[in-house]
Amino acid sequence: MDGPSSPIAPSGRADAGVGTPWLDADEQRAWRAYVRMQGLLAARLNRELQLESGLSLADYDVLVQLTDTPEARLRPFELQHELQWEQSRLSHHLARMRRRGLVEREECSEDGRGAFVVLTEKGRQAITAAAPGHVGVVRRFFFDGLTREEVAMLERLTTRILDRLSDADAETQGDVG
Amino acid sequence: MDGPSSPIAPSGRADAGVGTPWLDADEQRAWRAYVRMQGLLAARLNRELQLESGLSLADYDVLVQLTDTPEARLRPFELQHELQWEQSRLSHHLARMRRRGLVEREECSEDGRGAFVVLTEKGRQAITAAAPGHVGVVRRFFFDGLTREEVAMLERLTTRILDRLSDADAETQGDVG
DNA sequence: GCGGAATAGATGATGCGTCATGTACGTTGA
DNA sequence: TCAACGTACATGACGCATCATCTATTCCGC
Repeated sequence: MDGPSSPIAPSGRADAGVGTPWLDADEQRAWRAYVRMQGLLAARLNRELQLESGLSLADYDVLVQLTDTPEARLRPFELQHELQWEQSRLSHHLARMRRRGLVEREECSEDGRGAFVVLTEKGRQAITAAAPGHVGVVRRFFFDGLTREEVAMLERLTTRILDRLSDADAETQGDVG
Repeated sequence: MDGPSSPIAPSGRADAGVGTPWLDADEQRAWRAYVRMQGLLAARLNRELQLESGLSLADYDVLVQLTDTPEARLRPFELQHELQWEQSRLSHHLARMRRRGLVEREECSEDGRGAFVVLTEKGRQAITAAAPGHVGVVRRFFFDGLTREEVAMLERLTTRILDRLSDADAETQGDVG
């Protein structure tokens, strides 16, 4: 739970000649601010959530996905797709959550390899108890500081970056040029 | 290296009555996009940096701070202030970097408790080799997707959130409020 | 049907981040 | 001058994330 790098280039490099892709002064400042913001924000959200409910952000995300599903159960690979997590991260995390009684494992008759992750009553109570506080923290630290135009722009902007990241993944996978 | 939570509220809660601080639909979308973006971006930056140079983002940040200083050495608490890291995280991380030969420890004559963290030649070579590629990745995935206005707005916006986070810290510390 | 590939998921090793706690040194004030 | 307090830093335990690797099953072409 930390974040991308801060000052980006060593020894005050900024706006160097063509060929080297350094950032200019505006970009440097923006990058530093972004990086620091996301690091502190994530740390704060994690800490508050942990203190108030004993859940980590990762737990929270998994539980939300499960409650958003009719039967409160999902195949791990579906969960993986929703959360965009690495497979082994999910596997390890589900194992830990199972140990804590937040979810259960259920065999899958249709596919002998697979399984279902099922929300337990304890899991449901945990997410129900945690959600209002967590949303409140997000609102207090994030949205209360932004105008509606900024929120809209933020969505456009982050979505665009997201597309670039996905495109790069697709290229690496599918061997397109 | 992951990120804040994704869908924020369980079971499609959005725009509920007053009292409960749920997010409305716009905020939900913006939050989801932001969270996913920062998670994937951080993962990507970390992975590329690791592959190309064997450094983590955390290593990179420490090394940049050191190279930005005249004597390439800093007191841990200075580093801590620059990076905004928890003290024990820094301590652990410096220990690991020392084991790998990226930094050295030097006793501090002025303050018997303290020490200096000194950049080694190996550390300098590592950061020098890593920087262009890393900056390139940041540019490719992030800044190339943004207009200058967006960069400017992003800086304003993140700086504002940052202030809110700092204010909250100050309140918790100094018992104001 | 069978052999090879793809898919679903688990696991061990290792580095990282946080919390709680410990230790040593400095500072301050009665 | 010395006790109380604050500061600088280290450490152990533990949960988390990633990488490499492993197993079991299904799919697909022949």
